[in-house]
Amino acid sequence: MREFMAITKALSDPNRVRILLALRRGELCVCQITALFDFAPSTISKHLSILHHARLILSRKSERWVYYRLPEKTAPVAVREALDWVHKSLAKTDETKADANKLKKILNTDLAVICRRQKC
Amino acid sequence: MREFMAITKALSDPNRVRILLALRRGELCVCQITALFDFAPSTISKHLSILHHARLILSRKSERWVYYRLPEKTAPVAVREALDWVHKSLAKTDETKADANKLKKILNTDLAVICRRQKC
DNA sequence: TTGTCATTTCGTCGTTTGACGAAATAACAA
DNA sequence: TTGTTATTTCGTCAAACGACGAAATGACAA
Repeated sequence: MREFMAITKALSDPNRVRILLALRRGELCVCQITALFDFAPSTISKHLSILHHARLILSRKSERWVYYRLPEKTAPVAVREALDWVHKSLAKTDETKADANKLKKILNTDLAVICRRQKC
Repeated sequence: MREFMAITKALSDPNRVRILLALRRGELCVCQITALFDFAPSTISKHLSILHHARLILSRKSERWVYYRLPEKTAPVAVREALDWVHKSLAKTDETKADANKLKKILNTDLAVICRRQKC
């Protein structure tokens, strides 16, 4: 029950759900996720930590950046089903598409440039 | 997105999740649900209204009681999948079994007696 | 080592949430 | 009608949440 509630609480904030949807196409560094939202880096970091604590995302560190991604098939069943449910329910919404478009532009920009742009 | 968030917010409280699990075996009146928890009737009523607003439960009025139940197959896909996910994830936990046992005793008692017992 | 920079942690602040009891409502019983 | 009773609504309060900026951390670059 505790693990399940960690998932539902993580999903109860729309910005965290948007992060999960943004990660569908592949891993992103914190800089890129921050660029996608109009929030302070510390706010994004907190959201990522809540998602991570619920095991809805995994992280790895490389060079000077931290990358987050959706878990593989090794993830607990409850996690995989939660992610499937999120994607199935929201993949086609306008908001998700808008984020995907904005993300495309971000991915076309050099990482270092994106980070410096937001003074993080 | 708004509808989806109504569901995730409804699921983000453990007592509301317990209510959904308790309804698996069939409809229950507010009195019976209140008897299952150690909360004031007004608290349970609020929880039920949140679940109802998210369309996770349906209600009907009969005689002097209001009954709540899980929705049929007519429910939106997002709702059905959310309920499936909840049940699959938690049906076998100790907490759910304990609630089911307590519920069995409640169902063996006359409705009028249960209600008067809690001064609702 | 020292400085730079991406990220996280911490403390604060305003808002939301979940609990309660009291009062309102709505339906049945007398 | 009047009273009773099941449920909901409302106002209040403490705790949790989501935002922020400032400071801490940790890794690379000079």
